[in-house]
Amino acid sequence: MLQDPHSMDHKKEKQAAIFEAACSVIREKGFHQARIVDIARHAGISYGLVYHYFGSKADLFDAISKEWWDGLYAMMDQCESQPASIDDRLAMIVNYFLDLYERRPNLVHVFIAEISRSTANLTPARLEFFTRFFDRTERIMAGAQDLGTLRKDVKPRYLTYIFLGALEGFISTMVMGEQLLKGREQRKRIARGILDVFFYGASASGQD
Amino acid sequence: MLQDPHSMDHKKEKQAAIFEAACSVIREKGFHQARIVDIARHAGISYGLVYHYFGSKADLFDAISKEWWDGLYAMMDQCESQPASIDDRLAMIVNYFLDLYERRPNLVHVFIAEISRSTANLTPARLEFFTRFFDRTERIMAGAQDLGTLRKDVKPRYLTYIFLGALEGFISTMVMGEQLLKGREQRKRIARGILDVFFYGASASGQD
Amino acid sequence: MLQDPHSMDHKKEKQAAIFEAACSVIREKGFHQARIVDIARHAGISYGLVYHYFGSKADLFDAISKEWWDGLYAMMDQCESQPASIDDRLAMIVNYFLDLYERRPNLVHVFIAEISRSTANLTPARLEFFTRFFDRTERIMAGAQDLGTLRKDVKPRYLTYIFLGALEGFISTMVMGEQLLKGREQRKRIARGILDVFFYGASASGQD
Amino acid sequence: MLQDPHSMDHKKEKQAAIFEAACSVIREKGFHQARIVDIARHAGISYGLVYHYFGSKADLFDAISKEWWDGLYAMMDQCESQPASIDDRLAMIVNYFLDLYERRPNLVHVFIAEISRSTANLTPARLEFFTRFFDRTERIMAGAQDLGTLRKDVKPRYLTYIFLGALEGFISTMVMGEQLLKGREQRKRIARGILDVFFYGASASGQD
DNA sequence: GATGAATGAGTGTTCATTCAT
DNA sequence: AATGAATGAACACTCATTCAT
Repeated sequence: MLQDPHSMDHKKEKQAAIFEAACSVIREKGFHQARIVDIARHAGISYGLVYHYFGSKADLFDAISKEWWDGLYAMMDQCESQPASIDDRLAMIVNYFLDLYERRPNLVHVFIAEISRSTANLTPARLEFFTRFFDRTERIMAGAQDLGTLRKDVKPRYLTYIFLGALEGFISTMVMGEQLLKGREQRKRIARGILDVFFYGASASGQD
Repeated sequence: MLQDPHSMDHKKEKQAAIFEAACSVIREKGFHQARIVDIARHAGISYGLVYHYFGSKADLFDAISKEWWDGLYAMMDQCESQPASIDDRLAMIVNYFLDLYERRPNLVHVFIAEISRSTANLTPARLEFFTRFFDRTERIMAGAQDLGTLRKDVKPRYLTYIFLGALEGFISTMVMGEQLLKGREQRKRIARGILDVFFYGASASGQD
Repeated sequence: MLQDPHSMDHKKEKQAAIFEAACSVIREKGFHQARIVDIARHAGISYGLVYHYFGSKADLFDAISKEWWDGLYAMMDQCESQPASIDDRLAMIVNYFLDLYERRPNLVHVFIAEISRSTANLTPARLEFFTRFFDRTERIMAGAQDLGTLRKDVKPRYLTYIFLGALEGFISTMVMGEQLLKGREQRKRIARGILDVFFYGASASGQD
Repeated sequence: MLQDPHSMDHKKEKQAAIFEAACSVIREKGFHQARIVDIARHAGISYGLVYHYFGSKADLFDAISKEWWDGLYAMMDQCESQPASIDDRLAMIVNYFLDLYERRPNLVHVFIAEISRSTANLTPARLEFFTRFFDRTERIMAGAQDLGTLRKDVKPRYLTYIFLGALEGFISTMVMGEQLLKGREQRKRIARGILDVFFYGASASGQD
């Protein structure tokens, strides 16, 4: 199957290879410093071929962006589809991020460093992705407030910012410092820490 | 009085004007898209003059970076110098950020979007600024744990990430959405929200 | 046959074309006045292509420099390798210069006007090329002194300076005045003049 | 007298200071690399003042050029005005160059490196200076041929090129290698070498 | 006379993109 | 599909020159 260069698989494989190379190079040098030549070289192909599989540098970036948001929204679909406690729901989000960082650190890195902060090219369309994600998280928070599981004196929007901010802050720091998650154990501890503090606070009284 | 172009004041003013123009343009277009011409035009001068006051585009960026860190470290000095409860200390940090965002949104924006995530050109020297800031915050957290004010079952480093992450997440969202703080009242509510959730948790039990 | 732009030959030809264009433009305007656009235009290509074949303007200049020294040293190798009288050896040097000026006046011009006098950027490495050439010529002179063919009361180093100076002076003047060698006859007369005067002096008694 | 800043002397002194600074900087960096700022700094004044005393960078260069040619022609006047043997006349020229190099190495350096080879901006007017100098030297050579002191089988023009070439070659080498004349003794030996070889040849038979 | 802030033409270089092979 | 030669828009930066003070 893989021998046939005309198969759909072959095309997808090549595309995926370029995709990964792009993530890797963009992670290392940033979007603007990442040259098409670098990406092609990293993928082991000629740079002309990049244009065969992706129309332009911007398209390549859009593909990465899409990959990120598709995955995130798929997780959110699952998160909201079934009845679950607020603890479980937020745990699902936290674990999704940590999981993804273990499996595809380059993708997460690119999101953190390039997508999440690129005010520069932040078209309304791009902003929409963020807004929708925040809205859905807010809905989860609001639902838990309605059920009486979350405190009501802080706006659900604020809870969203705090929760996602704490999570992203954690990821960012790992990304910035290039620290890798060392094993399942550490990941659990981190997830536990974030969720515990978010639910019960950092105050000493919270742990008793 | 200000007519004398040779006076020290005049020089500082011009430099400050270019500085602000740079923040503004970089905020709008991102560092790489920000052309020196744009900055000059925004400051109402010829672009050659930018090079008279700042050696290069990188120098200009370094100046912005320095401005940010100088301010932040000055605040941290104050924060650590006097005896205070953990609540007061963290409130000081939160308020510093929110304050600065009110007074100099462009500077904060540039930090959030360009400095805090520029993994690309993250030299060890630049990383050092972050590390030191995290270290100092961690020390505050650890101190409060020793005093029994903060829970001990979460590493002080993690508490740091969660706290600063939540704070930065909040700021980021404002920055990304170009939302301005609407009045002292809203700022207080936000500060209260972040600190409350961090200390006592988002759980409904925390508010009782 | 030459249609294949990927062949080695094609590449070498293009490079050579740019090389010659560079010599020509540099000859006409001097190194600093020679713009890459000029060179490209002269070679009938876009200026971006110059960077495809040569890394930078400096590289282009280095290539010219290398071409010059390679040729000169190859001649010197031949000059020193076989047993020959001092007359023949120096004749070989003189003829090499005059020959080259006929075949590649631009190259000689660039050497005379740009390389041989660029004290400005005279790195130790560049100086080395001159020193080695002088050293080898000096060795030839010293050898002839040992054999009793050249007078011993003038240091071989001085003889070198005088001989090469006279030769270069001649070439320079042609270069400066843009005079072309008019035929084999004139070239012979010039070579004869330089060698005769060097060996037997300009004094009237020398010709008897 | 020197106290009066309005005196002619003061102006001339300032001009001379700038002139010397220009020679020095141009010698060190070449004409195109020599910035007005460098020259001003070297002269201990502000760069604006350079424009007060010299109209432009080109004017400054012209002044240097004029200084060179004025001196040279003054010497030639003397050389030709009185009856003298060809030996004495050529000795006068040789000594003039060596003398000047001792007294004003920067000026000589600038001539060798910048004026004598600047084909780039070689206007007919500039070329005229060279031509006239060569013509006058040629006339001296021709005169000696008529008197039977110099061999007639080499064109006087060629003798000129050979003689001045040898002389300039010597100077150039000193200039390039930054070798300074070490004392009166060495200068005499060099002058003797150049003249001896020019008159009697380098051949061993010439010295017997 | 003296200063240096201000200007902007000029140019080397990069790199996304196209396209002939 | 695959290659890489070819193109040229875009931009940082330099520096001679002017001129208000």
